[in-house]
Amino acid sequence: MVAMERRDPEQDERLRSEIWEALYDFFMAEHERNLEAVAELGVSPGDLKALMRLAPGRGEPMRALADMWRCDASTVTWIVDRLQKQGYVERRPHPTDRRVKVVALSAEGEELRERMLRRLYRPPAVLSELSPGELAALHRVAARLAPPADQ
Amino acid sequence: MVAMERRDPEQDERLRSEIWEALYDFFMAEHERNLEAVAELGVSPGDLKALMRLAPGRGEPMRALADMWRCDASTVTWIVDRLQKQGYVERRPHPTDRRVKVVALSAEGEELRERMLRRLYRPPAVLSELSPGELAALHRVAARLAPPADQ
DNA sequence: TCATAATGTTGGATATATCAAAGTATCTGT
DNA sequence: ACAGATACTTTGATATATCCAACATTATGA
Repeated sequence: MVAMERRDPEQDERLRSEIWEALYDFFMAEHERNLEAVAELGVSPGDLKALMRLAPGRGEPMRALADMWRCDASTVTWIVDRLQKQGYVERRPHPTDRRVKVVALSAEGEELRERMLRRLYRPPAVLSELSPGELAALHRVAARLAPPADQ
Repeated sequence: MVAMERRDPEQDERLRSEIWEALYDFFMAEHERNLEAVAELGVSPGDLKALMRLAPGRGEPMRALADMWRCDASTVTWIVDRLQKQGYVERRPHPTDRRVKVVALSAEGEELRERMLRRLYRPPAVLSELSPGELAALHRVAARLAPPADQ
């Protein structure tokens, strides 16, 4: 409809807004459905967030979790307590500093995390309806949006 | 790299998953930043959800809100009480049914809602870095993902 | 009209989430 | 060695969010 070489900044801005609104609405709706689905597995939004942010096979000191989650140390105690009672994480001693407790996913925790990820990352049906060209374009965009893999 | 006419279903599936994971991560990160931003304005996630779901200029009976939000009637009472104390919504009588209370955004509520929307829908910086071609492709995809406007 | 249903509120219970203050154990630098 | 910092926990307070049961008010249908 519009000449491709046109670069009106104001119009570009409107286009970006229109795109972002549509995508945002779509993602929020998907996310809400996902939260309901994981809730049915007895996983609270807080549990989910914590589970997602614990790298499998690698433990983190409580202190590091408080920094990562930007909350109080005692909040971490509370959250980890709950996850531990459910058997999803373990507190392990730090090899050199006996003050530190290293929190790591248990086998059950890793399994649950996997299941959650499969649910969250399940591509919505509409994605299957896109043409190969659209899919390729979206792929390039997604690659651009993805945060630069930290080192 | 790969011939365009190739349609390996398994490979398509992997491509869709890859795209969705990247997009999902990106949106969740954005959303979290947004929640922090609105929290600084004294708006809880629940307030935000309620505010976003109240169409400006149109009131809804409490009962309708309970159905829309899929929660107990007394939960709606609680949420609306809080929003009303903050001055963002009003309870109005129903024109014909005196049992019903119609909840509508106040002027302040509409204003707050507008501010929230501007924040949520603010396109992220990366979007400005996309090429016109990428932006156009994303636009088509966004139009496809957008839920069919009801009726 | 009169039993029944629906709307919304109140009160009580519980879960989730957060912080601040105070305490215990351990570490570190001088 | 010891004073001060750091890591974590406990306790107590508060906010958010939800449900259920009981209730008052109002509508509806037989």
